Amino acid sequence: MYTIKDVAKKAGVSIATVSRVLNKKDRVKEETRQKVLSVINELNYVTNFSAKALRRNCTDVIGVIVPEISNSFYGEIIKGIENKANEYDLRLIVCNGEGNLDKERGFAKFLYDQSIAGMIFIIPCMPDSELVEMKNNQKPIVLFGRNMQKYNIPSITVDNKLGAYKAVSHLCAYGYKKVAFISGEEAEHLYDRKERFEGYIEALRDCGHEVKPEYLVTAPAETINTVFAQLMAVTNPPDAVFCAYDELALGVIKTAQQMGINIPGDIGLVGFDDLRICQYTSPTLTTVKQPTYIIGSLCCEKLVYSIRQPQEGQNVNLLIPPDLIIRQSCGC
Amino acid sequence: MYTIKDVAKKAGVSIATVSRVLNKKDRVKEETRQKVLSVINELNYVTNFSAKALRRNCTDVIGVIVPEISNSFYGEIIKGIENKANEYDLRLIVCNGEGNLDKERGFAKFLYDQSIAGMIFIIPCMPDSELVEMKNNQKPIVLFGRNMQKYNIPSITVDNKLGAYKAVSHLCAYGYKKVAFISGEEAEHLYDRKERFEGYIEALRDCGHEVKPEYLVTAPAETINTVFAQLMAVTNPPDAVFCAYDELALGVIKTAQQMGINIPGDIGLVGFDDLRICQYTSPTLTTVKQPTYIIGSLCCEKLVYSIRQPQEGQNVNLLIPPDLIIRQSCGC
DNA sequence: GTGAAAGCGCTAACAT
DNA sequence: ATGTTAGCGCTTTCAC
Repeated sequence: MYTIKDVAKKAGVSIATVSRVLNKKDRVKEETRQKVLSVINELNYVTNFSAKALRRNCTDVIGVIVPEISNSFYGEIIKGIENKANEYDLRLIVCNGEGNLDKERGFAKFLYDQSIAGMIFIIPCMPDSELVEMKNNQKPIVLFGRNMQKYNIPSITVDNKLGAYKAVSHLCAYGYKKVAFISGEEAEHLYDRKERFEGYIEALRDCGHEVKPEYLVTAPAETINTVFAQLMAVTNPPDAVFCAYDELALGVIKTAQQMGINIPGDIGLVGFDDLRICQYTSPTLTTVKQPTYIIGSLCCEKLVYSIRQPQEGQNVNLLIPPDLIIRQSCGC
Repeated sequence: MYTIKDVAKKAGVSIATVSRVLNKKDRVKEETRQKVLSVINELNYVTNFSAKALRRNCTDVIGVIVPEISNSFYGEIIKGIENKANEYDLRLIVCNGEGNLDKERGFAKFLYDQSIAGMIFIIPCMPDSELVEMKNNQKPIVLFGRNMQKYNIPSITVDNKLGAYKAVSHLCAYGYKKVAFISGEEAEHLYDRKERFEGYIEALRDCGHEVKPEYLVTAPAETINTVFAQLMAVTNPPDAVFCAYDELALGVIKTAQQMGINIPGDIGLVGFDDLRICQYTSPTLTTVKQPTYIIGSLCCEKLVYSIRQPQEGQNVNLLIPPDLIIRQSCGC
């Protein structure tokens, strides 16, 4: 393993010069530059990142905290981040926050202590205040799934309200009149859930349907079978269901099958997220797509921008309009 | 951000002593130790990993190269690795090799250059020789999906032959007599494919059925619809299909549905891997399960062992016997 | 049991 | 345009 010292000696220059050609900042005579470059190549020199990091007090590593790494939805986001990061010669550390505040805090602290270049939070559960604190720690951060424009934290969000609106108005346009809404468990940090609910409400209103409280269900994914059964047992049951997450819609498909309820014959169904699995269920699931890979890519792009140009003033939140992917489950 | 210098001064000892209590190797008088510890706690001191790495020429980071990070199969393995790594205070860098030799090489070189503590290769595509070279580079490595016991490289493999044998003999025991085998594209490094094929052959033989060449299909997942149609068009078509990967079985389910072929009524189907999606397809997919999380966990455990005890002589390859998960698609 | 000091490889301020 | 040098925070000999 050679060092700049070796390169310097062999090229007949000082280590400062080698450092200069390596970092491309100060100008070096073209001739010396070529000489140094050829020696670097010959020796197969690679810079020692630890030394560089120690000296600069900053690494070339960025971190990302996701809610669940084994979920392909986040896997695709990570992939988008990683490919973009590699383009910029940055390395990525992936942390599995598991939607757990303490874990998330632990990872964030760890990354921060390790002089990370910046970090990306995918649907963080930290309260706003802590995120602001992170930002004030001088390390750039980027959020996905939380708009903190007023604190000048760059972020990307999907227009959940619009997505839900598209989904529900599509159902209504096709003739469904009694659309239920099933959402996962409530949690302070799940803004997508709230926004999707708003879109649902607005679409119903705009279509001239009333919002019936008995059609509104909030329950964790594990209890979906009992919850769905209850929903279908109310007097005058719904003729369609909009699920705030595909995950829930999967549960509905399973339960409906067990109960002998036909989708879309007896009941229409639309989800949100477009998990890969939606193409393989029976019926295939109509859903609102979040462009995961692109989201990851954009998050990274924004972060790199913040790292390289640490001033404020960029277009802070990027709102992505989602598309409705029409498949079989809505019958339209 | 405090350094050991600050701690030393405040505790009234030398930096060497602080380093000693931090590293727990040399013995320190209990009293001084307590004093130092309390100052560390008070100042909220965290060690600078870059400096440590520079000095020791080795980081506390391990790397893993997977074929596809957005695939939940690998996501679960990564999760297993990460959780175990965190237990040992190691951090994890995930690289998306994409089954591409050049990418894999690039990542391996990068990680190696970065004085990584060790690395894990999940179904690597590198040839044996390069893997041996990696090992000889003094950094411990662990493989999943490749047995290189003879080169003393620790590894974990799933008993693919046994898994395939279980799957096929299950089909035969239920009365299927004409079992086809669909595998993905051939590739030198896909040992699982070959072993699963062997298990298929052996099971057929043991059940007294002959192996018919027209029942053997090798094709990439994208072409599964044409390929499956051809398979069903041979004179005396198969009554069951064993797919070397769930991915292929998913394609079969889709195609069969389009063709109006009923599974398992017209044809039995078994896959291999137990992707999460298998529970949601219709019919649900009978398959051979690979315990992904545990595999990841064990890979990491083995790596840590190699890092801490760099001698040879451990039980080098761990062979995991897989279980057959019986669902609807085989009709048994 | 503890301290002093060298030095890991690099960057950047300063000097020439 | 290039060289000299200090020092980032840590581990690890070598003294005592």
